[in-house]
Amino acid sequence: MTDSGEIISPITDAFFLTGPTAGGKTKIGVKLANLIDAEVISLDSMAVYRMMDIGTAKPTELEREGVPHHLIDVCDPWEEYSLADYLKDAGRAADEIRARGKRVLFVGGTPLYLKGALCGIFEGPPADAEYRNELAAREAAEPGALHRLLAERAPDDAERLHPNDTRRIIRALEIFRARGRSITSFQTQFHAESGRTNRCRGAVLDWERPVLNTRIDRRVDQMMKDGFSDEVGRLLSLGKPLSKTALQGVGYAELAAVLRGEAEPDEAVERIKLRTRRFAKRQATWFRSLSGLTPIEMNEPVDPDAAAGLIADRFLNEE
RNA sequence: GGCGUCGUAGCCAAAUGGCUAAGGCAGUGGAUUGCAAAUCCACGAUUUACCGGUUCGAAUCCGGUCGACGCCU
Repeated sequence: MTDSGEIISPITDAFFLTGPTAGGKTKIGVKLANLIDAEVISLDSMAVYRMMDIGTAKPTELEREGVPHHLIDVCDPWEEYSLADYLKDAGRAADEIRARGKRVLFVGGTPLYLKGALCGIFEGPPADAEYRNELAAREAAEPGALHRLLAERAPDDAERLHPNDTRRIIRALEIFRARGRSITSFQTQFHAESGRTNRCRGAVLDWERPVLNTRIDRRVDQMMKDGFSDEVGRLLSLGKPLSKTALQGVGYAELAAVLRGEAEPDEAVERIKLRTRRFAKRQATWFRSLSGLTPIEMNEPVDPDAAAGLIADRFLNEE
C-alpha cells in the first residue's frame, strides 16, 4: 500500500502570484512578468474557455502588454476541463517557456490548481460520466447508499468522507472500480508541502474582507456595463449547451436565466456579487492552509508597479 | 386624538400556556488530489420590544409603556 502509482508531477522552478478574485492579480502579474523576464501561465479554471471573456475578467491583449499568456482560451465552452487537464497543459507550457530562456510565472486564483501545481496529483483514471450518473441516480433514489457501498469497499475512504459529500464519494468509487484500491491510498501528494522542495516562490495578495467586497461589487457592476449579458447571449446562441464545468463560472447561469425571462436583472446581479464574495472567502481558506506563500498586504488604491516591484524583490533577492 | 393589527437572531420566518424557542437566507470557520468561480461540513436567541400581572408553568393570557403599519377624525 505504499505504492502511490504514477503521478502528474508538480511544477518546478516557477513563480506564483495568487490572491482573491478582484484583488488586482492580473495587472500586477503583467508588471511582475516584465520585471523578472517571465511569461505568464494563467492559473484560472474559467479563463481556459474561449468566448468567456468579460465574466471571467480575462486579460485583454492590451492588458497583457505584450507579455505572452498561456492556458487562456484553450478549450471551447461546451467542453469539460479538469484539474488533470490543467496540470498536464501547464507542465507542457512551462517547459516551452523555459526552452525560450524565460522564467515561468503563474498568475491566477484557482486554489486547487495552485495546490496541484505545487504538489502534483496522482495519475488516476479520467472521469467516467456514465458511471458517475449511474451512481448519482442511485444516491438520489436511496440517500446514503453510496457511502455505505464505499464503507464496504474502501473503509478508509468512507471514514474520511462525509456521507453527504457525494461528489468525492463518487470519485472514490470510480477509483476503486478502476484500481481496486482506495483513493486515500493514492492521494499522498498533498500531505508533504512541496512548494519549497520544488524551488518555487509564491506570493498571495492579502486584502481585508470588507475592502475586497467593495471591489467585488464594483467589478461586477463594471462587467455588466462592459456587456457581460451580451456575452452570455452569444454563448446561448451557439446552439451547443455550455459544459458542466463552464456553466459553473459565476454569472453565466444567472444571466442566462435573465435572458430566458426567468429572472430579474437586479436579482441576478446581486446573486453574482454574492457568489463572488463567497468564492473569495473559500479562496482565503485555501490561502491560509497553504504554507510558503508570501503574503502581500494590499490597500486601496492599488499601485501595480509598486506591488510588482515589491514582489519581484522578494522573489529574486530573498533566497 | 380615536380604533384596529402587529413587534421572535443581521434579514425572512415557525412555534399561540408545558420536552433544551423549527427552518431558510446572510455571516464566520473548516474541508478540498480528473466537476473546484464547483461541492461538502460546523457554528447563532439563558431568550421572544420593554415593565408589571395571572399561572405550578407564558413567546403564547391580562394591563401599561414604547415602536411600526393601517383605517377613522
